[in-house]
Amino acid sequence: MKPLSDDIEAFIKSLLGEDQDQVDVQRNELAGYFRCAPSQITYVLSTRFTPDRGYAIESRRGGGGFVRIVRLRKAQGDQLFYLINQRIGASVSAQDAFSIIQQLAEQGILSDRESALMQAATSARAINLPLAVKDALRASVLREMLLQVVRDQKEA
Amino acid sequence: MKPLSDDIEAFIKSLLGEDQDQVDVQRNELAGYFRCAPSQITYVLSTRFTPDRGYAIESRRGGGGFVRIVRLRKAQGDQLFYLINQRIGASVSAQDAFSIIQQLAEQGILSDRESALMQAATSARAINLPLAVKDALRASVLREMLLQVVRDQKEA
DNA sequence: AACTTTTTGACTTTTCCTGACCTTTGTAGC
DNA sequence: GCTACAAAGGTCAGGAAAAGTCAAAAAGTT
Repeated sequence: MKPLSDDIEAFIKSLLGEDQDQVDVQRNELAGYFRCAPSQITYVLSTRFTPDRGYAIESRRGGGGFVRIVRLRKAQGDQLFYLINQRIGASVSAQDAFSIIQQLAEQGILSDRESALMQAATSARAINLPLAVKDALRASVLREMLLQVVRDQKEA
Repeated sequence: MKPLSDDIEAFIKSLLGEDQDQVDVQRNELAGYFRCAPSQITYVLSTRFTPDRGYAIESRRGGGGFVRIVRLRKAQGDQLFYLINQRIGASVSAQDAFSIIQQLAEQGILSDRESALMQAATSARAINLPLAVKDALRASVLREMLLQVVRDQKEA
């Protein structure tokens, strides 16, 4: 017996057709449709729609809330994908972040202003935390920004 | 289902055209138009037309009363200075960061891409830390990025 | 048996919306 | 000038509508 999560995954993917790179769903509605706990939808999203599988998730709570699943176009973001999923692992030093950003700027993927902003956000000054966690947090911040770059490229 | 508040927000913004930096509305009339409780208008004003987002509200009660929505256009240097030194203190919530960044984008100080990057860097997803420290770290990250914007403006 | 993946449910947080009650202002009648 | 009433807007607590978190139980796999 195949797990329900596979069905849910397939269903969501079917909502993302050819042209559609983005879809909004309601967690409770989806859970109702599949007769499962709402948190299982969260589980599916967090295990199957991850950046390394080429997806990003955004959401809003409260009345009129939603979960948005965005398919990232791999073709345009090949290098970015590598950076997001391999190069930036669980942890990145300030120096590594610096060179990653610089490289993207040199390639024209980031403007000068954009790269300067990202340097600022990932600098040692900005992320002043205990050694044990700061490189992990930098990884998280940098990854989210790079995911944003990928999303933006998809639009253009 | 999109929340009504979004419609009301959009409607009010449409009243503020290009040249128009100020508009008066009547709370009850607006509530009648949108078929909602008058207090919802207050809700929209107090969540979407805040100083953080670059707006100010004045009002008068009684006969002939009104609510005036004013779009603030502060001198750019002063504005950033205020944000860095006063507004962003030791701690900033994700929502407040969002508002502040959005305001700067609306004023043309940040491009859409730049503001999206900053949103990503200060989002709850990027800064996933214990409650006790996450708003403090967000303040630090946001401040460093704004300082970078100032540096950039000095150059130009 | 040990391990991994799935599934659930209780609890939390965020956002939206309303209704009951309060305060301020204008005005009509004395 | 008062007083009373009407016509605004303000406040606040609370309910409803969403999504998030986390640990533990259940189900598969090796």
